[in-house]
Amino acid sequence: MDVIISNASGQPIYEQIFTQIKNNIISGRLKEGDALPSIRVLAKDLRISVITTKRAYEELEKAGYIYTVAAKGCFVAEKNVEVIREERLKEIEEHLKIVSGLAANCNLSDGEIYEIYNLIKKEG
Amino acid sequence: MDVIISNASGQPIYEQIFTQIKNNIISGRLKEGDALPSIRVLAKDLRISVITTKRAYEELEKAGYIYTVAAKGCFVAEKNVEVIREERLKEIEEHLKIVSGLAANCNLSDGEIYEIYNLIKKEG
DNA sequence: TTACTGTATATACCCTTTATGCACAGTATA
DNA sequence: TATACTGTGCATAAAGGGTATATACAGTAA
Repeated sequence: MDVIISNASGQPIYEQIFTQIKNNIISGRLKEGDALPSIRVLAKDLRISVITTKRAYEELEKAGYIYTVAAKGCFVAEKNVEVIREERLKEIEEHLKIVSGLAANCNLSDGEIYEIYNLIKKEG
Repeated sequence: MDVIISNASGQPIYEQIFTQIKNNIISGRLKEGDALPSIRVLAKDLRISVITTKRAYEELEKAGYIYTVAAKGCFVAEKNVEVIREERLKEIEEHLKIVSGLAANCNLSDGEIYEIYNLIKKEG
């Protein structure tokens, strides 16, 4: 479990930690129940404050990726693929809701929306 | 052309002015070539700084709703329905781009996206 | 007791957003 | 030309949010 901090990236440190650990969990390199490095050890390794690593762990806990036991440590939570998939589905729904509203405002038919979507898929 | 400022709204003053004038233009209450109140007069009416009204007008100009002639005044620009429609199309594209990315990440087929979209339209 | 866990508080810095005053320059009209 | 109106540019200030910090505290385990 290596975390690498880049000062040049412009991304906040706590966010870099968050993303990298999250990816380790999603990819399966970190499995349910695995202990994360303690916030102190990680902070020392990265030469940053304990509070910054704590913040990253807090965000991970909020997002449901890990759970924390005071005075014991932080561990990878049960977070199966389905849950992640559901989250992304929700995101998709949010965006499609907005699209639906805009389309109504523009008098765009469903067919036209599908067309635009297909164009985008081909481009990107 | 009344503009009403609410301090309680939490919305910035310049944005309130921007939105209200924009709506007047879109709805047709203000027509192409119509003169807007001068930034000074408006500022005096609303008891705010000239700079704040100027900012609102700047945003309106950026968005293409008005044009400015130094030392003469600000006027409603030619802004037909097509242009507004194009702007909304761009917004739609942005959202669909994100959806496309998320869908790929989820192994969702186009058909499934269409289904979700239809569901949303029926609900909302 | 020692050495490790996470926690809470108070603080500091920086950047962005919002809002401002004032001096300046162009235009129109009497 | 004098007057009164337009918009402009500059320098600045107050407020809020985001990021990061040190330090003292409290629980667990061997």
